[in-house]
Amino acid sequence: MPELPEVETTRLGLLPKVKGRRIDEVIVRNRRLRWPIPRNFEKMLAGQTVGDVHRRGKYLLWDCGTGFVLSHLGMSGSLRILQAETAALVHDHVDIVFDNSLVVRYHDPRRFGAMLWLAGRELDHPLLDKLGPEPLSSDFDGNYLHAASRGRRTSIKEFIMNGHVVVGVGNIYASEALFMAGIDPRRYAGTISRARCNKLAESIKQTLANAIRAGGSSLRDYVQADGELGYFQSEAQVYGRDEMPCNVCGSHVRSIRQGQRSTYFCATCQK
DNA sequence: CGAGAGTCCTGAAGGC
DNA sequence: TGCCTTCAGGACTCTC
Repeated sequence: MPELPEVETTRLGLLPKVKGRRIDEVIVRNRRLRWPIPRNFEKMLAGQTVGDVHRRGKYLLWDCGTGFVLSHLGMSGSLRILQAETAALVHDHVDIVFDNSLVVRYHDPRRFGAMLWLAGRELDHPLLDKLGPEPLSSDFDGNYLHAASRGRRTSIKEFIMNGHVVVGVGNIYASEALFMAGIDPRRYAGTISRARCNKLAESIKQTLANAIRAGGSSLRDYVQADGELGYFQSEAQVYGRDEMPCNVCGSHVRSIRQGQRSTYFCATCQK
């Protein structure tokens, strides 16, 4: 499942291939994603030249001058760079064909992802309006987390996964960051002290930055983004390790459900 | 507004 | 071997 590090790695892989390139053709094979791909999508993109590719949370925003392509990988999506003549396979829903005979191919078996056209220069789309700060920016720190969580009775784990609080913290990294910070995922967000909010904010930054670094070095100039990289799983301290010994204290890692999501934690190390 | 549940979807895994 | 059921998950959307 693509998390923020995979999305950032995808962005870094795409950028040198598409920046400054003209879009010759767009092929849509299935419009039924998270939201339907708009009817005018192909027409709006054809002939556009891609400038920068930005990331906001897990959204990628392709600057095309007169508008932006907004893409999201959902939980099973990938964007790959291929030679234009490469045959499409099942679940290859969109091709963006460039003037250098490369194609950016969007593949998404579960179709939880998105591909939209945002007309104009203003990124004032409702999907982007209410998003919280970027976790790796200076806008996100312990003071922010502390202030934002006062009075909130949701669990700290669900709280940091809420995109209106902070973007890009997915299920894996939420469990890992809480383990690193030594915080029980079931605690009410509003009861976490300022000192522990500082620790948690730093842990979130560190887990995400580590994963981006690992992804970037293992991928180089090739975009592989369907979340099957395994570079993070191999380093996971608690995620997916139900009943296995905690790497720190040896007691069994536990698995629980929070908000219809699985959470992994060590009840000895996390209080 | 906050909290919790529902929703989209396919493929993998488990039960019989 | 094969069919059926369950589950996984991002994040928007609905209900209370």
